[in-house]
Amino acid sequence: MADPDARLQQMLTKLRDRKFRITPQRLAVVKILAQSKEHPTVENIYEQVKKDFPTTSLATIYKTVSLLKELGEILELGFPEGSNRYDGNKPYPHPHIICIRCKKIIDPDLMELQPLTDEVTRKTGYKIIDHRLDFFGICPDCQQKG
Amino acid sequence: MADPDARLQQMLTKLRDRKFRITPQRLAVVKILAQSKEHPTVENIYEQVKKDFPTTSLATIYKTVSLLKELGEILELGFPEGSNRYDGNKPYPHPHIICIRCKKIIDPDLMELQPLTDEVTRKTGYKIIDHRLDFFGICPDCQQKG
DNA sequence: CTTCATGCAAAACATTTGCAGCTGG
DNA sequence: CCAGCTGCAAATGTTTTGCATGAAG
Repeated sequence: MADPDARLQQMLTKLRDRKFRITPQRLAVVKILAQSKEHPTVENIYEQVKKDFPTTSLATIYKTVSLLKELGEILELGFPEGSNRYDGNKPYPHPHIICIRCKKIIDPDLMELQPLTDEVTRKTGYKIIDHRLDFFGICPDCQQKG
Repeated sequence: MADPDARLQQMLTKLRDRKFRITPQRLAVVKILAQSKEHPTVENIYEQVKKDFPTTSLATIYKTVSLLKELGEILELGFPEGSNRYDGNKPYPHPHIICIRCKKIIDPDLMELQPLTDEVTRKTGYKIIDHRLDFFGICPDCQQKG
């Protein structure tokens, strides 16, 4: 799980199975999303892809990211201010810790949330299909910098 | 807690203490945020306020909402697509359940998240100061409508 | 070959900002 | 009064869309 190369292959297989073309631009975006743990923005991905394909347009990155999101191959994290961030490494719901200073996002290993999900279902009658848990705080690095 | 009139008074007191003026427009916005459980958007608030003050501008609503957010009197819920939603009724972190069909948001009563927060602090060294927990699903009403 | 993807530019939104004039305390 | 609001309009930042050209399979 979360083996970068395995993820890459999974994502490519999904694209091929659904008859989407593997273009050089798509391959570049998929690689970045499968391998990075930085939870990049679309802009971040764009800058990376441009190194190899300078004529790539931002719209193409958006389109590819949307496609992967629809295929369930990446997780989208939206925030009130600033742009969305994406995780192709672990495309299933999992908690995040976000540093409010440097905006770094990491994935902590936490106890299961299943009991809480069950509790929600029992108490509300909602059919729960997804969740999101974020902690906001200050990372050790930023604590040291005062 | 979550008594609408008490919340309204708390919010007005905070504004007065910090020497902000209570204008008719602000009062209207604060009333809506203190009393509604619908987690309204800025646009929702704007429509409501215009009923009483037709010349109100959207910018004023945005400014008032930002001010209340800075004062810690409302909770801001951002989403990848669509606009932010606000909760003035319970301005402290608490879980939400969001219907992905009708976009209704309710507040379930759940077990405490403190143990999870402690676990995060212990495992990551982050100084946690806030969190957000959302469940996404289909509400009983929408389940019935197929 | 033919269909689908790309790249460009324009559009669509949500939100913020600058500023002249108004008004709450 | 007069500092601080309001309302307008213009600016910003992100994401989406339309369409002609180009390339994957």
